[in-house]
Amino acid sequence: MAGDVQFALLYRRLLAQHGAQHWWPAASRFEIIVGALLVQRTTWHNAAAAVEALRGADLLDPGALSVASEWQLGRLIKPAGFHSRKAPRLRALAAYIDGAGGVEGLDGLSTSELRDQLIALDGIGAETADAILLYAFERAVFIVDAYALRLFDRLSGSPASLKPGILRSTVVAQLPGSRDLNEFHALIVAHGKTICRRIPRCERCSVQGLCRTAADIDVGRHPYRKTHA
DNA sequence: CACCAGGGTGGTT
DNA sequence: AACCACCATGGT
Repeated sequence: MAGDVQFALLYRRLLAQHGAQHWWPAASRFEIIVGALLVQRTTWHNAAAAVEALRGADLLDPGALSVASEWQLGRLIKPAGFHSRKAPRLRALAAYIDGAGGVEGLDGLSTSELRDQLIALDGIGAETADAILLYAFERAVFIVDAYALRLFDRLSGSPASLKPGILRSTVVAQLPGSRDLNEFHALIVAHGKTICRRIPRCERCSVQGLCRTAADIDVGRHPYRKTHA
């Protein structure tokens, strides 16, 4: 079972260790959605630059964005990378929202309905859909990303139980509020940046008071020690 | 030059 | 439902 990790406790430790992250930095719900697509496989720094470029062109609006040329979009969002793919996907996403009468037009949908509709769009998978649900619609969902899987894997004694489907339900059951889930995911990302992806166990992979610490770390066995000297 | 970033898709088990 | 290989770019 995934009960190996107590998510509510982990959440409190991460909060104490890193402080509130105040996600999602954006001026509107639509901007959050746009950012969620643009940040795929990129740093927030680069995605934010693309969002600002769109703002400068007055395109942070479903209607305007849905009729912008693919060429213009590609040029504007270039800093976010993968622009040849993201441009048409971004426009289709804007068209979907515009067709619903704006972001508010989707508020009436149930979380699972909205999730299905988002995932049906090209370029939006489970992660981006959940990010949109959580940060633009304040729905109580847990985002299973690489950071979460890696962190949980290192905290849990039985990695085999850490499956996406199980986690999505288990974490929400232990931490039901969208407010906390918002902060939890942001903290996991923040913590993820401080740990290392290749060394199975290093001191920074730990969470204060909740995990294996320096005592059972055998850095010498690991072939890579790039991130930590 | 290598590696990474707030993944997605399509095809398999 | 989970896993896999492959894909696509800018930054450091």
